[in-house]
Amino acid sequence: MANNYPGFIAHIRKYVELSEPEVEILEKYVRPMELKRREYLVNEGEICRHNYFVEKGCLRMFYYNDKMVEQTTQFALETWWISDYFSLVQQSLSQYSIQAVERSFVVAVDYSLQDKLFGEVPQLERYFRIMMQRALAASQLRVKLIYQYSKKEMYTQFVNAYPRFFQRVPQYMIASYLGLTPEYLSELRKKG
Amino acid sequence: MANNYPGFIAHIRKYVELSEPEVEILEKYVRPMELKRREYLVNEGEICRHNYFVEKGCLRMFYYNDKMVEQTTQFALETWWISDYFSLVQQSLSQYSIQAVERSFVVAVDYSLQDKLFGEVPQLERYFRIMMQRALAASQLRVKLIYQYSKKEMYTQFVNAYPRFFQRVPQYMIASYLGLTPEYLSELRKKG
DNA sequence: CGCGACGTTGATTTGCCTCAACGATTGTGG
DNA sequence: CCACAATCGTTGAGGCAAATCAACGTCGCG
Repeated sequence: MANNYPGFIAHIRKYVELSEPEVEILEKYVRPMELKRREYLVNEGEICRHNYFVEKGCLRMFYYNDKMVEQTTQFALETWWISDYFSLVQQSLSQYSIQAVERSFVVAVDYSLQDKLFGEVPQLERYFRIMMQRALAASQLRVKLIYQYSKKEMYTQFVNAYPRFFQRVPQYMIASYLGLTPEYLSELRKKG
Repeated sequence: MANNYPGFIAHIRKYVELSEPEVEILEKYVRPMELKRREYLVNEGEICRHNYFVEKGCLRMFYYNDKMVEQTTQFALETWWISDYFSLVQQSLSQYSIQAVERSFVVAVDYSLQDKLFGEVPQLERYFRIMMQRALAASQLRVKLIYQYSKKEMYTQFVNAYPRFFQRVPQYMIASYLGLTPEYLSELRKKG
């Protein structure tokens, strides 16, 4: 079982110390999952009950806009956590779906057990505080980039930051993540 | 001194338990500040060293774009924390300035002392985990709203959510926060 | 009083979307 | 193993939301 998530424990240990007994406790609270391409973890309209750590692969979060076109708001690659934190915290219906973009291995943490887990392994409170802070920093930066750059610049930024991402993900998902139409992205690719 | 931040301690106690001795320890680590209108807490190009809790008043975070026009990326009202978390975490130069929009009372927590503080009052790790999660949820929602709504809709959303905010803040700050020009905001106000 | 900061108005321009049609590729059932 | 349908990306014409630019009105403040 432990070899289902070699990176998970290692990642936590980069931020806090975990003894072997604590690792064993932790392993009782989490569930490793293997996901096929396009498999769903959360469906829009459900309450989001887990926080997901991407061990390998790629997840995305998206919703359907008023024209029923998928809008991808986030991707999560290796070592990132993803969830609808609004739904998770408020226990309200999620406005998003979460889906595996490619074959992925993830670790799911049940939010309703999280406090109990923190009671048994208090360092995890710290680990998650750091993870939330990291995600918040990324989200703040994201907002800035959206405001600061034109759609064309958003595209070139993205290509420079993640040059090989176009091989992993359909173009229309990237387009909606960048806030532009597939047609316009296509036009930009031809030029740039 | 303690009456400089009546809301601060009360806010923490909504999320975690604090004994009186713990409150006294906490008070040694934080600094209450009274800010005049337009007073700066952080200047672009400095390292951001504090996390700020808004006791009363209103702060904003902004940067200058390529045309040297101020772009407000965040406001913080009562009971919200504000900081450039990217700069804070990485100890890199901040791309933002943080400024009081109106006369404000804030509580500043020095980030370099935060770990020591958490060592003495461990519940605060939990409190900040919850605050970061709350801020992340808000930031995720913000990204969604930006994608989902037209500029006109962004405006009406904002007016409905914060009807009295126009009295507190110059219009051009709201315009840049909503991602539109002062001219266009003016046009929208006339109509709607 | 006079200057600077802020908001407004209107004319013009443009970045990007919409819509529709057409290739290319992939997967699937007969 | 081929036929056929989805799915996905591309192209081009036309249109619109919102930006840009410039000029002017107004208020508060030194």
